[in-house]
Amino acid sequence: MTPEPTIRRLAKYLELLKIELANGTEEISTTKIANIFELDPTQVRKDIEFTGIIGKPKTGYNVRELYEGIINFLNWKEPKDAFLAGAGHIGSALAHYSNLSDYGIKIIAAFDIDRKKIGKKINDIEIFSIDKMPNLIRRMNVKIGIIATPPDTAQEIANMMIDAGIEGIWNFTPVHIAAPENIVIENAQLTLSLAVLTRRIVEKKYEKTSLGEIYERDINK
Amino acid sequence: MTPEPTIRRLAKYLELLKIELANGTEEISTTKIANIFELDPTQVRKDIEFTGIIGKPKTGYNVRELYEGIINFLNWKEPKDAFLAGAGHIGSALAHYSNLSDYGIKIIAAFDIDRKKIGKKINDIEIFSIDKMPNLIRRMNVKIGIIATPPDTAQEIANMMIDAGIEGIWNFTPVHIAAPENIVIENAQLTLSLAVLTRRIVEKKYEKTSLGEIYERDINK
DNA sequence: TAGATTGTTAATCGATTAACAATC
DNA sequence: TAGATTGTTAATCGATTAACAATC
Repeated sequence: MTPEPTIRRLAKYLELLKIELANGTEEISTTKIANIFELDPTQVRKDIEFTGIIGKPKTGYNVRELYEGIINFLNWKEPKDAFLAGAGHIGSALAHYSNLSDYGIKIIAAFDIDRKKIGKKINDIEIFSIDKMPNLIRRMNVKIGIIATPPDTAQEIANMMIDAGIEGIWNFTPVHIAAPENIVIENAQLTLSLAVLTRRIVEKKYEKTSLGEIYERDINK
Repeated sequence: MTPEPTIRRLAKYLELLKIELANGTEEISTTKIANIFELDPTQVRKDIEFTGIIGKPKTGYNVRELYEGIINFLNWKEPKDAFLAGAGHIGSALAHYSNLSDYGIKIIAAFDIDRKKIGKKINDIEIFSIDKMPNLIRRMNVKIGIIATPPDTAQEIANMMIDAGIEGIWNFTPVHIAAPENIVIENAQLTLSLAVLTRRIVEKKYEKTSLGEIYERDINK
């Protein structure tokens, strides 16, 4: 299994490769990639090794080849159909991102319990009653589910999805989703990201404070 | 510096503690927390150790004490003012989440270049011209910036924020933000999360396939 | 008391980084 | 050729997990 940090970094490299591809750059070295993302070149090489793409000493990697190698590795070549449960604020923001199809998925329908929303469309994606989801998952052979519902219904929705044959769930709710181990649960929990941000900010301050204190102590001698 | 996985897990525990607090539970053990999140109890104890909260052998931790300990640790007690750059789909979804103040930040103003948006409000948050952002950051002593603009302007916006005195940036664009090391950059890049989801799904399939092949080989003997 | 749980040290595991020969 | 870069093995680092005495 590829380390998660490697998968994330590869997706980052892809953004750069898109730009380089548009610029017509033909070759790129791990030294260059590493400089841009403030990483170790060896790490970039290790990451690329997972994709199976090989480079040429002295010149580096062919930009197009590497780009396609990562796209294939992430399985982003053919976007997979996905169902969105919950057409609230985050749900509709996701529905508006038509370019998710450049990132491996395509939302083809949304589901909600709110009668006022059912029947409406967001960015051409129709909103159905949540009751219809399980049958539609089966009939349309959908393998990816997105949960952007209120937290208290999240586990129930996940169970419905799993029973109907979903293989992977992208979870935007702050709750832990329990699932059998053959199901992939990927959490996009913004509050966890906020936790890292706010904690790191205080840590930076402590750092400064401690240095300050040492300095103070020194000048008081 | 606290390991990032620890910070994220602590934020997860908090969700459980909220529920337990509402239920009136007084004590909670690491065994219970670990079971719910499918973790090792020792890991949970190690995580809690960072907050400085201590438990009692046999009974565990006081729920309220642990809850408040984590809130303090994450610096979520007093939500910090934040500015939002970019009032597009994700930007407005964020602006609608009034409960971000339970997660350490409070969006007090939004900024955009689109003249049609300027002057309007999202969930009572006024949208100003982006030109006004630097001065307002200084005057209002804002320390947290959120970037939800198109990718090509992200670095520029980040520079404006940093020059004006922002300490931490929550980045929703898919680009890498370069910043001095005293600035905290936290990426909430949804596409990276998608990369993990889609890759893990193919890996699960490989797993099955390999097992299948071994099985096939065995029965063919 | 017996048993569950904490707090903490030691062992293990996995990811990152260093070193360096091979190559163009 | 000299120098930059790859590919790969070894060393290091940091996080997780195991072990276990102390405690209520």
